[in-house]
Amino acid sequence: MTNRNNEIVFIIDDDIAVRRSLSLFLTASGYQVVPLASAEEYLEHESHIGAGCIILDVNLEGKNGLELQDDLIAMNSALPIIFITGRGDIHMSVIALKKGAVNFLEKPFNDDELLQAITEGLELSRKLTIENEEIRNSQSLIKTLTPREHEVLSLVAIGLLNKQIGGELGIAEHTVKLHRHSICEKLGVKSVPEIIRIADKAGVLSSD
Amino acid sequence: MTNRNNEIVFIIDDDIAVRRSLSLFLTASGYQVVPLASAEEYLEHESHIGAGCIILDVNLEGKNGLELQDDLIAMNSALPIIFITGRGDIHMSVIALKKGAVNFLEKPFNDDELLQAITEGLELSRKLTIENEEIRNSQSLIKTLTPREHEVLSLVAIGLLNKQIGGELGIAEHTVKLHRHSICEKLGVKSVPEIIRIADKAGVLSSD
DNA sequence: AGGAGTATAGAACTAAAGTACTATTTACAA
DNA sequence: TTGTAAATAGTACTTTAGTTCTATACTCCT
Repeated sequence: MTNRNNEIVFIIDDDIAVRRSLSLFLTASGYQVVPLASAEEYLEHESHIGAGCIILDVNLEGKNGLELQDDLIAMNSALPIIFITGRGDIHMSVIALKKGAVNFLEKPFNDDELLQAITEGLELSRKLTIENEEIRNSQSLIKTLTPREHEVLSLVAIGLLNKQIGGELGIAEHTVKLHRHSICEKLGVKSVPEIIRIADKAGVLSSD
Repeated sequence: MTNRNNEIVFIIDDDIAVRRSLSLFLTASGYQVVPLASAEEYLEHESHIGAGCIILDVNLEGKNGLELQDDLIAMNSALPIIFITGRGDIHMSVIALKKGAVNFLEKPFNDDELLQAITEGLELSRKLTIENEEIRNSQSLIKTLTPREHEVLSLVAIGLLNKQIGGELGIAEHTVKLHRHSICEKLGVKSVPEIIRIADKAGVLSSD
């Protein structure tokens, strides 16, 4: 129910009869639907901003559904996939699910099963969208820091005192304070806990 | 390869022939194996400390594999499940995978498939074991705090100054300092970032 | 009744963090 | 060449955090 306006349910199936019936049914159920005939068509489609999900036929001509799934994963897509298939097997469903698909439905499937899967997919999508945005926001803030500020931030984040940071970097404690001041200004925060959370969200301490 | 010593592969199947052949094969492959004939036997088994995984037949007499999976989830088990089955279907595999199963193999399955699944299951188990332990450690530290200290911690964690915390709780700034001192002692830390990480790991700010 | 633990607080102090001002050096771009 | 951004640093100051000492009040348990 949260902001259904921007949410789109893509239907990717090369069978026009399936596209038509699903579009009708889902539109009637209150969803905004975009029917497409192939993986290629989806990839050419302007990328969707916001939450949504994809109802994806496994056995597509051209690039098949599982291949499209790989592409979407590589693109860090936030659109969960609900697979539908006429001739699938357990092995296929396991692969799809392990890669994060929300469901794997055999045709003909029950209306309720589909609606349930869509609900789940959209909920997941909202969560992913929000999380991704938070991470991106933190990362873009961190990117505004100079290399030196970034170094200072890393040492602040592990709990060193200004004096220790200065020793570590071979600069005066006073200079560390100046860097910290810039960091707080650029990140738009005033307290250490806020710094820590932005740094952790952006992955400042993890390898990077 | 990391600490294979404590790692156990449980085999739960009511067919003694399957238990025997899998035990032989996996023992020969270097794994420590515990074969069991039913879900009930597993639940009676003393709970395993450390990493491991479970090879679980879906169609068990008594409590079946999927039901055992539900039990293990409810118990917050760190042992990933590899399902094996003679007569399974896609719907079943989807349910199992959505609940976190590592794989869903149809008999007869390939040796390599099984070994691959076990490797994956054990890796996941190691990760879960470590994560769970870290969370439990943080939570047990937090539990040693008095209610008042817990309140102060919450406000420290969101970045309030001692003066503001005092105002919020209706106590003197000095008293806040005393509580902070106790908090740092009990948590065994000396810096705010360390406090934050323990609090966040234990979920101090999230609903709790 | 006495002791332990918790919560409170004042006074006085040290240490750390943050701010304000000035100032130099380097590097890179207009 | 001039200007800007980055990095550096000193001095001086305020604010915040942390420590030490003493002290009161309440609760719970022995």
